[in-house]
Amino acid sequence: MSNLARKRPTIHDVAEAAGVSRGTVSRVLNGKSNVSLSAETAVRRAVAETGYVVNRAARSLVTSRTGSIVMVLSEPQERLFEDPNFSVLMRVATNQLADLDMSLVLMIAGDDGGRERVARYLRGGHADGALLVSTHAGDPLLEEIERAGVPAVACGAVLGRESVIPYAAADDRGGARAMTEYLVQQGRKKIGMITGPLDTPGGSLRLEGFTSVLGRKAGKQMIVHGDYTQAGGEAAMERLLATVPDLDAVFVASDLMAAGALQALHAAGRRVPEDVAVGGFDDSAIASATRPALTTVRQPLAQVAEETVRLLIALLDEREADPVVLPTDLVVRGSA
Amino acid sequence: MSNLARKRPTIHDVAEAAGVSRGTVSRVLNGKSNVSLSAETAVRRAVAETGYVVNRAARSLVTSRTGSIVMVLSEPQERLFEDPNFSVLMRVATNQLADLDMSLVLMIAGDDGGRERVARYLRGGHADGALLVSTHAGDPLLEEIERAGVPAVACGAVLGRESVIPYAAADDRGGARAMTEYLVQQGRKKIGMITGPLDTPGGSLRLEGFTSVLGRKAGKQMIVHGDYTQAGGEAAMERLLATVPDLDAVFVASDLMAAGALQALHAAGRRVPEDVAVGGFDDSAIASATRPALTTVRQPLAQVAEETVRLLIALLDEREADPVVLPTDLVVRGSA
DNA sequence: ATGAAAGCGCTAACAG
DNA sequence: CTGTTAGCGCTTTCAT
Repeated sequence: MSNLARKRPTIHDVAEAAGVSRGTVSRVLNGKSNVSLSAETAVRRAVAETGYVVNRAARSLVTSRTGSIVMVLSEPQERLFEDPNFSVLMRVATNQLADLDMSLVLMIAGDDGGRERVARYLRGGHADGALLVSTHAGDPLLEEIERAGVPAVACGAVLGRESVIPYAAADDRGGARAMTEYLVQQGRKKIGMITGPLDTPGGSLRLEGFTSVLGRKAGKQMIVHGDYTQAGGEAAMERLLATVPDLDAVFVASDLMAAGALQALHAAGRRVPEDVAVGGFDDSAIASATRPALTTVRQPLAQVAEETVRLLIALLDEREADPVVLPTDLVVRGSA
Repeated sequence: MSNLARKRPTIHDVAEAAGVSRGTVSRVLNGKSNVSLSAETAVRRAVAETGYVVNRAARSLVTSRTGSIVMVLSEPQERLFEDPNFSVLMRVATNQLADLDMSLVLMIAGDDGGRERVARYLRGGHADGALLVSTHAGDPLLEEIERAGVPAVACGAVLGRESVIPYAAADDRGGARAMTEYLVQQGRKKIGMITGPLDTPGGSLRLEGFTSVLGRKAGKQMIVHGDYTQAGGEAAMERLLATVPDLDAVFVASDLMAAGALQALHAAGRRVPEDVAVGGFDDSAIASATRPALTTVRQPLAQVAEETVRLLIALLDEREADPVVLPTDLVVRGSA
């Protein structure tokens, strides 16, 4: 086993083994058409024999493509954690990119330091593209990305940049509308809402869906804002109960916040769903763990993720990349 | 704004602007000692002026270091999702590595295809090191990693390779012991356990902690095995109840499984904690969302993550990298 | 269809 | 302390 110290084979070794020139090996490796069948088979055999793997650095140096794309997470840590979107996206992205021999570099831009690092990375040309996750409207990073001239797509719309940054997303507005209509159908008369931060699509679009159904019945006092955390949902519910003690339903913009709302309702002695119906959003793991289990809106996460990556790849190939919005499903459980 | 088409500056441009040679610029950039102060300041100014950022590919080509490390996730998708460990580790790792101008590449090795991709990646020399997350004993990937000769560390011990692969981990055995002792102190007499898969440290070590306290009272029929999912926890609890209907406490090796156990107990008409006390492990988000909230064991995740990365960096620098085990905390809530 | 050769931007060894 | 120079492994003209 003296192969420990053996250097990794280069394209030169392959060329020698195959009895052709380095140029020809390169052509085979890159799928160029003008290669004879005999040369191609010889090269392929030589590659297998030598165990050759291309040196990416060398390739990058001449092609000035890095073969990697950055996934930028703009989420404060706590939420990231809970976001089902994220892990699905990650899995789908690594898999799809791997098929193209590209890799996924992860960066977290939750604070200024993080943003600066991402900006430097992008300016340094270290990635061929960027995949934005849960980027808020007006995030300063957006400018940096544009300045760096790196192709970018988003998973979930970036509010205010919908026409600039292609995105794939679940139909937040439609999902919220479906949930609200369902609550109305159940005979609920006084329906409140706990929203997410309004600079995220899940914050503002779900609210839009809600108000579009209820019209002027969705008065200002019926709406409180949360921060997507469980504690935030609990606090928001308490505020809502204080202002509108007689409400009989609440639509909460995320399951995690809904879990918090459930706790607040319980503490206030309200029964769910008898006194107050609770509707969530996401259909995340926690939805089936609460008591009662949450009636919620399921997003087609895997599909959204796939579409997002597809868009980025299209962009890299300079093809069209039009936004994609995918339908949601209402999942009825015990809470409404 | 005609700077759109301007090429990125190279070390050559910087050298010219600073009035020194490329060699000197390189020396400054790499912190070599033998550079005059005047040369250094000139170079630094030139770097700032030109907006120079090093071309990693070129650097890699000559140093044969890639500046990136792979984080390998060997977890089937469902769990990944729920694993609090993971997101903390990711954040800590990206941050710490960024300080060293290194980046984190993510790969998922949940199935054969994924493993093969990781192996190829490593064999290709695309990463300077590997950070293993929740790798199971006997994972075929382990051999590949050794063959590729890539320095690797694990977050959580890799069973059977404790002496080969440095790791940082929470004290699973100690945490389990603490929880078991607590249940005993509460006067519980008939304590069951739902374990995780025994080829993971969380599976076997927590079980060891449990049996080390209970001795022969931890009979075979008191122990059932789960798979870290909520549904698995529920099923395991049902099995346990069928075999040992009179048990008055159960220690569940993860909060998610404990949430499932809670459902099974509820369905069986058992009150928690009056009839049956339930202890979890992890102190993940779900622990405070269940009803009653879970009494559980908190792991110092951030610290574990930091130590893991520190170990990897030590390994890259060819320094000592001894395993680190960090203490856990018992968190008492409503379920026990 | 293929070989030869010119770099891509950088580091490191060498000479001074 | 600093400039010069030889590649690192690959792609891509340019000839042939």
